[in-house]
Amino acid sequence: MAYFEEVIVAEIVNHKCDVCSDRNTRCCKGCFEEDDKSIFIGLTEEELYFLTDGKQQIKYNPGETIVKQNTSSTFVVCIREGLAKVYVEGIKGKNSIVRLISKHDFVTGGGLFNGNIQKFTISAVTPVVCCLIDSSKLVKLFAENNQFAVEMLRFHIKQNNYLLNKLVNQTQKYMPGRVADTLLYLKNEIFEDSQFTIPLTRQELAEMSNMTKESFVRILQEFKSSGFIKTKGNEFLILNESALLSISKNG
Amino acid sequence: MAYFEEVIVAEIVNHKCDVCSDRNTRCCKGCFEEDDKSIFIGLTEEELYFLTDGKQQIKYNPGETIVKQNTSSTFVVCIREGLAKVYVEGIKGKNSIVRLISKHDFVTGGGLFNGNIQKFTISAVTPVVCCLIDSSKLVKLFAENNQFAVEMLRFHIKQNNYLLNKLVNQTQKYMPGRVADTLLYLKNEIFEDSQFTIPLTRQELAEMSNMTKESFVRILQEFKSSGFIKTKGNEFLILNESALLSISKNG
DNA sequence: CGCAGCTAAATTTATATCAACCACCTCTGT
DNA sequence: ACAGAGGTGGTTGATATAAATTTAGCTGCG
Repeated sequence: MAYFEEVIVAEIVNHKCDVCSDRNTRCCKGCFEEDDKSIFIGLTEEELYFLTDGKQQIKYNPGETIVKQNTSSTFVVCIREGLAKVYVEGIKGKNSIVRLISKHDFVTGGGLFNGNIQKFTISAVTPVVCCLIDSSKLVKLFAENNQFAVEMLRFHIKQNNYLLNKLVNQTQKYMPGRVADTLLYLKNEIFEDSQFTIPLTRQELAEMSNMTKESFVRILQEFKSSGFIKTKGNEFLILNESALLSISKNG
Repeated sequence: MAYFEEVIVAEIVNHKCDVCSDRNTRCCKGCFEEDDKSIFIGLTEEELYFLTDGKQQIKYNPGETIVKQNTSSTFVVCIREGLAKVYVEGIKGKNSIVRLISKHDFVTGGGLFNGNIQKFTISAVTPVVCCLIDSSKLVKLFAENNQFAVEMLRFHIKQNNYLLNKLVNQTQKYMPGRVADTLLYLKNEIFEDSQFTIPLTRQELAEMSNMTKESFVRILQEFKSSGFIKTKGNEFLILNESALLSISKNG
């Protein structure tokens, strides 16, 4: 975990974007509009402008820390390019990766309206370009746009459900079930393809599944010899999703 | 777990309260005002009236189900009297108790603004009187009262942090750490006293700590012989909180 | 008395740890 | 260019430890 100690050398891509002066050419438009699931979908033109005006768009290299647990910040993070991991730095150096985030994903911290202390660390897995929006802007929008407030709440309730579900999965399932969960998560939520190349080490995959890397590898091996998956280095191919689903459900 | 199958025989205490016609004598005033931490603190007189007008105040007997996981409901629950448990019915009949709720506690479900399907079960541990508020009223208030929207969001973010923390504690700690957590939770969050009598069985305490009741009992025994606690039936006395804290932190 | 919940010990299973080994890079010096 | 050194991450097996399960006996209470 040497990279946690690395100095952050963030390159500010556009502190204030002057390439794009109106909404249509606004460089970070994609962050907010392309995705139906976006929280920002209900915002008017002016509100969106208010939100994106002067926001920082930053580039991070693999391994760099975007948000550091237990530090104070008032930013909300919105990923524009690349893959990052959201994880909790737990007991005795153990990490638990909570989720992976990529294009259009949005992370509001544990500190939002709540003391501004981050409850998790976010770090770049691949090169990441992301937007940092000051949370005070969100509060202003609440006053103006009721729909936006509801969307924000909906988003957090979904996240609550996700965590609740993860809590049960991680505590009640045996290791094969948890490995199956991780594989299905990667296939269905992150890559949306049975074949994918993961820019994560086995150690990190194990941290997603809450086990040691040795245990993870062993179970992966069992899945391979059962013909459920194929792997070659970081290339994964899911051959029998229903088998994995059944292992996941069974526990 | 026989009580999960029990028929709900809910007695409607006051469907519409006519004992109290103004705010000061309003029977359920206590639900919303006495506690500084209340989400409803920012509401005006009229808004509070709007919220509490016509709400159902229901009485449940021990073991009865207030909200059932995977069913649809549009209610938000506010406890007025008694103790209830919020738990997830997991894999192979295993339950995980997520939190206990008592007077003034507020539970918004996984279904709020999100399909209305409950993600957990709430059942009465002691006799419970609680208020069921229709969630559509909350949306209306969002439009009128910006502060309320922020409070709702803050509440959910806190809950997120709680779950995140619980996820790490439950997956990274050994059993003694988890038992210590449960005892400290009961002392500090629920009873606010080193001495308390728990209306929960060892089975349920184990479900709070994500282990079998046998394991829970054994560790309780170890804590007793180490002089950290005393127990007699359901009476608990915490003698050495700092020892428990150290066990909790150490893992 | 009989039941439900609690306790205790035994056995079995799940999981982590430790240690060795391998495969593949990357660097470096010639 | 290329051989060798050293590093990193991946895999495997042996062993130790943690925890669940099983079983049985206990206790207090209606």
